Amino acid sequence: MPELPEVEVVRRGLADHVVGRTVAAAEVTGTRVARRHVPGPEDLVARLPGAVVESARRRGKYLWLVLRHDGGSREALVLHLGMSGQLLVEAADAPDERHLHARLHFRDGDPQLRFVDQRTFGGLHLDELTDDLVPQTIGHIAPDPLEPAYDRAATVRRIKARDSAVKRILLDQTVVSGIGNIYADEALWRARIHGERLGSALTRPAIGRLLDAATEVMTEALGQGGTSFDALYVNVNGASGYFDRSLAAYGQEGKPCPRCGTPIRRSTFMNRSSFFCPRCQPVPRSRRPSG
DNA sequence: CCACGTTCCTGGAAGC
DNA sequence: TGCTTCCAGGAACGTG
Repeated sequence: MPELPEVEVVRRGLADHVVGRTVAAAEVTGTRVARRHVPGPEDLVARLPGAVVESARRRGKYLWLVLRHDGGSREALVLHLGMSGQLLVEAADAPDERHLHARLHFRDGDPQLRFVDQRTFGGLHLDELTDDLVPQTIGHIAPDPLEPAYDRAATVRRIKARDSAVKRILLDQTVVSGIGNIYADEALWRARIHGERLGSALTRPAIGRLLDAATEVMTEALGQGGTSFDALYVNVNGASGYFDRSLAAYGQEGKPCPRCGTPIRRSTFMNRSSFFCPRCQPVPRSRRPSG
């Protein structure tokens, strides 16, 4: 599932293959992929031709292309991969994918850019840019740990202030962005913290170590090209990541904890799977069944 | 503002 | 074999 490292790999692919090119035409099939584009898919398609792609940017799991129009105005084409979205850079004569939802043609010809998404949680929309070149509609998304705007101390304070399970807070993109279920579990394992402990019950240094663990695991994954499980995530050139070989906890139910050998356990939390080492990451007393 | 459950979606896997 | 059910989860949204 695309989390920060996977989305960054895609961003780099866009920077290499799309930035500097001029859109010739756009296609959007179906309405769902552009559901966040309020004026509708026809408007989206009509506004793209002639736009020059100036840069490919990212905050957390959100991607956007900065577009410059004739006359110098700028706007953002915001892209979100959801669970299963892929951006593919391909020749025009490559056969259409089964779940192809949108396509950009460029004035210089091949390759074209395709948005393919099986589970349709992803989408794209046009948006105004604020002064710092961040789209307006993602103003509520917090900086991610790999960007200069990330404020570690402020993030520690926000987590400490919340009476909520710390895994839920890690997954809250308005607190810190880019972390999904996989890297949340990996960060919690590295920091030896159970995800159901309350943010307010952790010490500030422990919260800091947890954030640093998240930063570290995502940086390592990025170095290896991202994580992939079922081939739904493919980078902009179609090559899968392989960080899944390095996961210590996520998806490792029954396998020995790499640190202490205790079998990794799986539990359901927030209607999601959580994987943890019961010895390194003891379940908080308040969450244990009484008696 | 905060906490947190529900909802959207598809198709492979698991269960019967 | 074939049908049904489960499961994966990002993030907007509604409720209290």
